[in-house]
Amino acid sequence: MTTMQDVATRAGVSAKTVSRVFNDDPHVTEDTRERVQSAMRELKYVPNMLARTFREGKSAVIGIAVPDVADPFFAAVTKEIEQAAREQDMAIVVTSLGDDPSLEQSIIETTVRHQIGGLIIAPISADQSYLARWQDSFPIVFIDRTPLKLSADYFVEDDFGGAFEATQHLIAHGHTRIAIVGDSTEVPTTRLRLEGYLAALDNAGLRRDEELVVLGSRNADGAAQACKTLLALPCPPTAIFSSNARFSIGVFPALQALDRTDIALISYGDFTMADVLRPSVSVIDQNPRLVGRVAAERILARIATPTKRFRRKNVLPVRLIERQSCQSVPAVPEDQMVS
Amino acid sequence: MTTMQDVATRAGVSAKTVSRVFNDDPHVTEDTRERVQSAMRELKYVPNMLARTFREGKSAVIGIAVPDVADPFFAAVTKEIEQAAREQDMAIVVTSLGDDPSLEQSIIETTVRHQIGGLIIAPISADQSYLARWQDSFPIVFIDRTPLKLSADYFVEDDFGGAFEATQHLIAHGHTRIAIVGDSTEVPTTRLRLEGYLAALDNAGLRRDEELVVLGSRNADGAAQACKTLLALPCPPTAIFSSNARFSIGVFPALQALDRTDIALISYGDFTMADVLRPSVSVIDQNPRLVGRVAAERILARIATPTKRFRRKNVLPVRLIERQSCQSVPAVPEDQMVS
DNA sequence: AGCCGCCATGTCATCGATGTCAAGGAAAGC
DNA sequence: GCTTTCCTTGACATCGATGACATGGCGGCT
Repeated sequence: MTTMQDVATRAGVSAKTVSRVFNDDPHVTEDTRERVQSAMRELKYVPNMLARTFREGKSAVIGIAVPDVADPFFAAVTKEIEQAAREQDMAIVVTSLGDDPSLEQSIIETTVRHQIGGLIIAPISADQSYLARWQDSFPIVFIDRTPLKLSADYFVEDDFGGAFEATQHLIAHGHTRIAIVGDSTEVPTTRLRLEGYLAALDNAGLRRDEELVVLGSRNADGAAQACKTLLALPCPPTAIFSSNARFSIGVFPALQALDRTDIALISYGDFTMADVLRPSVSVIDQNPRLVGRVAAERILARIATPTKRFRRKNVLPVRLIERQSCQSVPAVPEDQMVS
Repeated sequence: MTTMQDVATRAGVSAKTVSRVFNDDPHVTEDTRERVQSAMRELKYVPNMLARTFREGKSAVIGIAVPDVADPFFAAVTKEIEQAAREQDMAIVVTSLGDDPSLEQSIIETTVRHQIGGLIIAPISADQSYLARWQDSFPIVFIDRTPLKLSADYFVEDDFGGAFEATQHLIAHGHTRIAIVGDSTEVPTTRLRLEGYLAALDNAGLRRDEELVVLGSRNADGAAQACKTLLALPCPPTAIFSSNARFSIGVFPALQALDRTDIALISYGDFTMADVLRPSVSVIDQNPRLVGRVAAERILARIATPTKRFRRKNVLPVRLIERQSCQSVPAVPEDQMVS
């Protein structure tokens, strides 16, 4: 490994002058510049980026922390961020937070150690106050979920609106017993979707039924289990609103295994193959690529102009994609028999 | 940003002692250890990896370059690598190479410039000789595809064997006109799968038909198009072997759209929902998590012990998962009418 | 008691690039 | 000719963690 000092000795100048030549500092005579350049060529000088970034105190890397990089939604977001970052010569380091909220902080700290230049996060815990002390070291942008106990930029989908629309759509098809399956309400995203769901019920004058609200699942398997429990109720739902795509991937197979695809289904979040399943699954489309792009743009803007002010709260629109899974009408109005 | 010096001052010791405590050096009394630890906690000390790696001269970052991070197979591989890397306090930077082979080199060079400690790559081009000059700076491990014009560690699936088995399986179900859909044969992975397919045909005494070999698609849409072309042939196939999961995601919907799910289908590579589609799709399972784990283990081992020798070539077994899509038998033995 | 040696802890230098400041020299202006 | 100013170049410190080596104290051994 040849260093600037080696080149300097060879060219008969100081290391600082080599540095100047390397960084195109105009205050170098043409003569020395050439001497240094040929010395660099002869010694095949390659700068040590480790030393450079160490001195800068910050690396040209953006951290991305999401619940699961293998989740199609977050994978698509990541891809988009990566493309935007590459245009600015920035790399991205990705981390999966998993599904245990208590580990979030230590995982993030492991990432932060690398002196990242910015952080894009979709948190899983109910408290991100631990991030506060880094907010003046590097910008932080939240995606998919709002920051809790912290003030920071965030880009979320219209959770309430999307859930409202989905539920309303099911109601319009004659469903009155509509269940919701989701993860913890500690996550604001889920809470908003629950609220949208409840608001749509209220709006239509339907009774809320706690039995039909099954939250707290951690993954697709949990959601599948929740689904089975729902259908085993004395008075089961005729429609299910799955509050995120990760869970829909468990719910659909569960319905199919029980041979109950007559149950209507809407998923908050599109997923691969949703359109070719039978019945194809209606979804609220979140547009992960848009999320990725705007988040990347924001973090790059924050890095470039740290003092500039931006709108913190950003809500992205969602869109109902109607497919077959919500077209079924309740076979028997069981709820009326009971109520 | 609190440094070791800050912690040292707080605990009334020298920075070196803090370093010792942090690195579990036994030569510290229990008393000072506790004082230092509580100082670290109070000041929320997070080590600066940049400083550490700069001193070590080795970066704590592993680069991962795959055709597409959003592809479920590579996303799963990435997730697994990330977990293994995190245990060693290493971060991963991921890059999508896209589908244009001519861009591969420049994308990799951009990544490499950030001084990485190792590289895991699933290349898209037909020549990785450009990587040779970095081979003594950091270890390189290939996954999914063998290195071309370069000698390096690689972990690939049994492409030939898997394709052979898939094709043979279709033959066993009575199919004689079997098509293959895939990407460029410049990629050795695809070529091997093609060879496995051809070998199975030969083995069964079936005629090779160039019309039924449709390679060169770049993505799912291209594969869907290829599929339509195949079915429009005067003498169309009764079965299709899709040589990778990325393409199967295009092929299945295409068959469904044409209402030709009677065409048998086997996919090299499992994909989300393949088991709940109707008909569910038979696949050759590649086990991305295994690929990720062994690749991560190898690169970490290479980083830890650069001089140790390892087996370069590693072939991972694949497994046929039989589902519904290959159970259909050819309705009419059209090929016999023609041949 | 005196000496040896171990153990806890500290001091200093180091990794490579670069910001700061100063020195020296040449050109320009009076 | 002398001063002013700019321009080129270099010496030194710095970023944070840590290896090499030094120091000082305490216990054990003869």
